[in-house]
Amino acid sequence: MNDAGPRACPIAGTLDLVGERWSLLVLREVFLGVRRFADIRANTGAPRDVLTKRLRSLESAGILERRPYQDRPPRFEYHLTHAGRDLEPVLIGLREWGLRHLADPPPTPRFRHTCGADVETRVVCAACGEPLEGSGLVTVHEEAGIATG
Amino acid sequence: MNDAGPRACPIAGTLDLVGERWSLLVLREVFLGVRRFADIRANTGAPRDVLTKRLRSLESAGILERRPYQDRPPRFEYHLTHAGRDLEPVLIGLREWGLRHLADPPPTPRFRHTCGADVETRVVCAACGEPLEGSGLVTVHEEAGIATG
DNA sequence: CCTAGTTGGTTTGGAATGCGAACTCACTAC
DNA sequence: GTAGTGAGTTCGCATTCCAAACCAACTAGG
Repeated sequence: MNDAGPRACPIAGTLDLVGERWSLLVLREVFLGVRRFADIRANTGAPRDVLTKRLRSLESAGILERRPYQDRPPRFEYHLTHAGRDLEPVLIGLREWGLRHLADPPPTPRFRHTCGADVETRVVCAACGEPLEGSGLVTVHEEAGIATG
Repeated sequence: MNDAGPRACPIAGTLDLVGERWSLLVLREVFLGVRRFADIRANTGAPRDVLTKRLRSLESAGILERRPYQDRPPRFEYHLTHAGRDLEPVLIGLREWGLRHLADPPPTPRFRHTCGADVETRVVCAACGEPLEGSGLVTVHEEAGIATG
């Protein structure tokens, strides 16, 4: 049994929206305050047509908002929506992993606390707030779980 | 000036290793305890040859470890390395975003605390541990920063 | 007016990658 | 002997990627 095909899961759903190449780099730039097409392109290295497509798909996913900043010719800036801002933990998590495990992690860009210190992600219990450091995590499969036990 | 090309950054470096399609879904499965080729394939939907490539590249990135579990024919299981386990906050972050923002978030799989409650990611100040809820975050560009201010 | 530059694209055509289906190889079960 | 499993590899086509060229609508300089 359990031929239900690929596992339906919020991770997969999120990756459908932001998992394509360039998408998270585009979001990194917007997080850093870079809002215009040419600058995003320069800082990510994405080809023009691909960048256009990614910006449109992030916009239609409700992650970016496209705001005009001049009329003739029409020009736009890209801003994070509330949903977009909620992707911050993912970017911080990727950054933190890179700093910890890449051979020669480049130091920029830094996301920092207003007190000047670095930031990091912690996985915590939503109820008691207790941090989970490697242990304490259990994976639970409520329905249609793992194909082979 | 500042024609330094794409921004060097640990986020980009990490995405070079795990940012391709299927990679994070493969890791999700291994996190959930699914270790064999056929099961990972069934639960992710990745094509065979692509899955082979992704498993090899995750192995050579030091994120997965390939352990033989029988000799003839040679068969393998995929396990997380320490570095692989450190990607947990990224997966939890993606899952959490999906649960919060997808139209119809599927409920599986759940990562849970041993106390039974759900888990979530929090972005905190590395020094004082204070959580950053949307505010309190500053982006700092130490060298070769943003192309246009 | 003419030319060059800027911004944000679209178009074009070849290269790379992705994909499902078929096939292989080494077994195991019946 | 036949069927099935597990982990691939090979094949041929389809999609996507990408760099370069082009375009549209302006602005600045002369």
